[in-house]
Amino acid sequence: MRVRFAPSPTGYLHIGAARTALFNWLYARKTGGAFLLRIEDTDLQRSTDESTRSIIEGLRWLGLDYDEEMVFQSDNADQHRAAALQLIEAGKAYRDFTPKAERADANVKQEIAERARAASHTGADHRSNPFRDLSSQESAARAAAGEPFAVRLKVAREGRSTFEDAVYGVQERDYAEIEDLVLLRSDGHPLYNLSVVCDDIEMRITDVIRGQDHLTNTHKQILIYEALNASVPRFAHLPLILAPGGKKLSKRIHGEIVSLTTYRDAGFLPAAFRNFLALLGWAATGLQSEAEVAPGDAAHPPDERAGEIMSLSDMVENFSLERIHRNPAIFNFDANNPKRWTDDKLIWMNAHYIRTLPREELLPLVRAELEASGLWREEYDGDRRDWFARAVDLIRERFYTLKDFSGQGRAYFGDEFEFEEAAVKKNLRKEPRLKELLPALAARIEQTEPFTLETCEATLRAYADETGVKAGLFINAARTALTGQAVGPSMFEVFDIIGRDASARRLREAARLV
RNA sequence: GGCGCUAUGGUGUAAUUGGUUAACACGCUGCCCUCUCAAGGCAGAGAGUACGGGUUCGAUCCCCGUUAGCGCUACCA
Repeated sequence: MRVRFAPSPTGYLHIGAARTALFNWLYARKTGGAFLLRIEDTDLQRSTDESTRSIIEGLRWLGLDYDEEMVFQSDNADQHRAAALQLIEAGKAYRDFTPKAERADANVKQEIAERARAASHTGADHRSNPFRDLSSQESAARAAAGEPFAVRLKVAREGRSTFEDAVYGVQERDYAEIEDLVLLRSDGHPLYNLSVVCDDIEMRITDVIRGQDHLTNTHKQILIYEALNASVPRFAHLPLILAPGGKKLSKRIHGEIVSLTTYRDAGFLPAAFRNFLALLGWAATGLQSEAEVAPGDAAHPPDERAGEIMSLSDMVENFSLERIHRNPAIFNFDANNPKRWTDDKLIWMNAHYIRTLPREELLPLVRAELEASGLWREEYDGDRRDWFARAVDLIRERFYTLKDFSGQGRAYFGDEFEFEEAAVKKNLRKEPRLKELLPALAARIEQTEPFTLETCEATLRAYADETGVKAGLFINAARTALTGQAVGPSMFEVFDIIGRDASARRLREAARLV
């Protein structure tokens, strides 16, 4: 088995493309085959090196390693050209001397429809090209005279093209529906369908797994394989990923929401993103069918039992093209709601991973985030290694993205943090007596010996009794004083993690905010 | 315009490929827990499977039509 991921480098890596890459990779790993990468950069105007880099980075981020050397399609242009010329020699393609029609990119779709309508009026069909049956001598002579020509595949007048798609089943199309497609532009530039086929033959691809947008054009490509006397690979087309409302998910309209880098930059874990992506259009079932997990089994939460949370190796183990289904998946998000800027389930899944990932896997990711935001200190990997691990464990429980470690979690890693306005209002300003009580509490905290979760609690509760206020008042005020937030972990754990000196200091400073 | 693909709660998916009170996850509501917020536990709302016809003792599942969305139809990829 040899599969490939063949993106065109005309922008950032689209999440749909990322899923295609993932499925190809899973299929290769599952079957013990090879997963190859080919950059389809034949559109010189739109291809950029930057896009190529972002594709490679994206694959690396997702953990999808490719085998063999990456191929640039443009490097093979000469061979594609040669193949087209060879098809002319073999009488399977012909030179079209019709001058090239210029058309604006913007309204091609409209033009296509209009042209089709006009053609049906005049009764012209796909085979009515006057150069289709030009004698080979005359054709060659005109070419030799320097007249420019495009090369078109000579599609049979009658018959049907048939292939069995691993996902969509048997596909049939009348040849009458297929135009004599252009293989080579009049400037000698090879076109997409020719290039893909030639490269797939050259790379000995056995299974082509790609987006459903290529489904109908597959018939054309099969025609090219046949003309070239090459064996046709198996095809598997993947359902498209659409925007809410079943609309097309486009870069232009939906912006960075479709870009993989957005998620990396927003603090998503590759494992979580991958897991979410895998669930779009594919359902792994029976993952733990034999496990016979009892309901309420704490070691196996429901989502795990259902088999939705999967590591890469789980996915590999369970992957099959047969379980991919045909209807398009909707990537749900609400551009007007900051809390729902991307799919709910993706956000949930990321939080789930942050909260459940083995500590040693999470720590490096948090470290990277802290480094990027200038909060990292070398001692977190030295003397305070254990403290760092405990701190992360304490706060990870309620975080959604890696960004939260440097955002909401900022106060745990340094004294420079912001006070949330609403928190100050609710927990500090509501009770004027806190102005005096807080520094006094700070003094008690300072003298607490030993300084532990339990002794801090005892100290605080004792002082609350003494002064006749509710412990909750101190607890909530302290939370805001120490972390700037209204919400967070159990307060005594926070004291313990923040430490005696910083705790006392922050309690005193917060009195000024009252 | 032609051709193709698809259609299960708001979203992702199940339903031994014709026999279930249509299941699970996310989201939503409420309760419990509680120093807050999460997490977790519990309970609940929400679809009779786009619509209309068939076939069948019986259709989410098979067939036809309609509608909607998407794709392709380029000397784009």
